[in-house]
Amino acid sequence: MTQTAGAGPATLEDVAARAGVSRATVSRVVNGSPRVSPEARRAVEDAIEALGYAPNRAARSLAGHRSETVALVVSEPSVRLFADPFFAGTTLGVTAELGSTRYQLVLLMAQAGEDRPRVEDHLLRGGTDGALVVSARADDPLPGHLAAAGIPCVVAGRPPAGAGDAVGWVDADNEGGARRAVAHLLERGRRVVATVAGPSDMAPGVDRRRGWERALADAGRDADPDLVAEADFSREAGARATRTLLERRPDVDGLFVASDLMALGALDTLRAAGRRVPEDVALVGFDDSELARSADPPLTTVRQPIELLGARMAAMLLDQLERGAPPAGEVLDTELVVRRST
Amino acid sequence: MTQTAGAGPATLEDVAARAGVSRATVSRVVNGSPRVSPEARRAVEDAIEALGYAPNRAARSLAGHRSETVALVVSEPSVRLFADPFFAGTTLGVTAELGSTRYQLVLLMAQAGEDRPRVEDHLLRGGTDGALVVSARADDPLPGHLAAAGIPCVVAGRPPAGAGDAVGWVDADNEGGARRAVAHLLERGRRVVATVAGPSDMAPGVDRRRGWERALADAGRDADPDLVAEADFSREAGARATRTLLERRPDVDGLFVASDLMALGALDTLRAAGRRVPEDVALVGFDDSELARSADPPLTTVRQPIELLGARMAAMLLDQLERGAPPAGEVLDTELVVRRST
DNA sequence: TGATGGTATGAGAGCGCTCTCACACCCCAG
DNA sequence: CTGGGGTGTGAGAGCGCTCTCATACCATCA
Repeated sequence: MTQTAGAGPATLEDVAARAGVSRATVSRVVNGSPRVSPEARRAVEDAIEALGYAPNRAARSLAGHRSETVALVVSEPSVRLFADPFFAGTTLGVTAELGSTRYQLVLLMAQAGEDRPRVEDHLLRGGTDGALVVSARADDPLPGHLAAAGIPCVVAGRPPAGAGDAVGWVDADNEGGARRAVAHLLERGRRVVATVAGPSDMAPGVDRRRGWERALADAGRDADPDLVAEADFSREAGARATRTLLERRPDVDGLFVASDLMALGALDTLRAAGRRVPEDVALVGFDDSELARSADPPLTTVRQPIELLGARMAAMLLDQLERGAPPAGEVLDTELVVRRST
Repeated sequence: MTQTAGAGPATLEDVAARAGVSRATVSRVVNGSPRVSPEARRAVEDAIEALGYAPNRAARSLAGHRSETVALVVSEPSVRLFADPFFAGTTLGVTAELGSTRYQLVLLMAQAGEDRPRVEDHLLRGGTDGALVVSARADDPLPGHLAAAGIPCVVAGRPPAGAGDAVGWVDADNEGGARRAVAHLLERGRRVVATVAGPSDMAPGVDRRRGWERALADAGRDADPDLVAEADFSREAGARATRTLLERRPDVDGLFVASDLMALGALDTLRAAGRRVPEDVALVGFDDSELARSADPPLTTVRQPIELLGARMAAMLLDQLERGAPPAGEVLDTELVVRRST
């Protein structure tokens, strides 16, 4: 009379006993195997319902050699430096997508870099079935290692160089967004459109700069190197870069800045230089962060679909995990949000 | 010759074979039981080292009836509305604290409220050993339910009313911070110090308002109800509330606003009304968000130790989990950050 | 009619660990 | 020298599930 156990939550065994079938059959029903007679299925489903049965995760992973767990790997710097809303947004998207599946999301925050080995070790040991990697550094070796070990992996941002096609990726259309932003400035009649670009060793920095170049090319103009100043995504650097640009080209009347925070710095410099925004210089940022909305004047900026990005990453990973789909890449549209700075 | 398995990662069995002891002894060493002879311990440790052994999580939880997993329960509204940096900060603190333990952090985001039952079910089913709850709502029943089910639980913010002493909590000293902020305004010589308070059904709103009252009382002044206007933490509501205050008391020369975002709204209104900040009205916000730093003028505000809060929550939960400590409560100091708005 | 093949089902062997229990052993008191 | 009370150790029984394999059954074909 094993089914009369009563202690603790119901087990497969209990369900089997109540449904009058074997454990194997219950397992088949639970895991959606097609080879079960309608009657047996029915009986099992009723028993599950009646007993409020839910499979035991640990037992399942032990026997099934998988963890039913997906890791969200975030590097601490990327959270701390500038990715707060990015982190929150992607996480929201990821959890929404994963919520209805049997996968659990475990958070692995690699602090300072020295934790990285521990994290990698954990992942490679089979602690998780797949990984979503949100990393500040484009050259992060982790995705490649995971893929090499056969652990499905999807990264946020550009496909990692080393990993070939083994790693899935989802990126926002940084280049396209930048291009549209600059096109917008040109449409507003700006003649000399400069850019405060991000660091050239960061993919978004490079891509956004390329968008600026392409937009100028589209309009039949040269991308004069004098019109580019690099900065490290901080407000101060943005202010400095803008100062450089104004010195080099006092005739600047349009400015595309590769992040909202840097755009705030640009605003500081422009104001200090007595240039009005948007009358003298029209300004576009990037990110559509809270800062853009609350700036004075509110910033025209490029919005990334952050939450969608998280959701797509998760969906792509699930495809690999559940359906054995090959890793894919996806670019998500960005959107120009026009406010008073242009 | 079981030890010659070679396939997959090393198991307890492998270690035992290599060390020439039984599985039980290896288990004892791994779990830090004191009843192991130095020699055996030594042999086991060497074998572990040599084989690169790491315990299998699933097997461990299955046999040990615990999951070695801690849940971070976040309600979606709290992320989406205003807690981006809060979410990122606490998470950072939590992971830092948990990183060196054997506990995994799984993220449970309760979207929209209807997912709540699923989340709760999962937790109550023993999916996790303990929970950290970051919820926007003070009356969230989840912590109480968990505690009632014997699952250790620590919440961010005020101790939940229903749960008695069964739930641990860590809160920032909202009242104290507000009190200091208002005292600061008074020290600056402000005579009529009003407040834009948060909603009275949210603990931080209530506490910060109380801080304002106490500071006035400390200075021997009345907390005239005319000097309070409530708002829902949004910028617009902050602007509106400030307008109300100015109408009621045009002589206001100091303003404590219960959040930075609302303070931005206050700034809008003050500017529109032709009042200079800080000359005519000195302004203090709360949160020390990026917004405060980038406002014009930069906002004096109250900083909460967000990351520490996460770390303390995790530490407290570990205490309960590992050492059976009773749930405790802790209040973390807040810090006044003086900038140009006062 | 018997061979063939497909399909639903159950038996049972693990997955890698924990934990109880029994045992062997040693030290010291009686 | 015997008896008691540790203390280190191993045997072995699970934890709840998956998965392979064998079996029973039925329909089909020659």
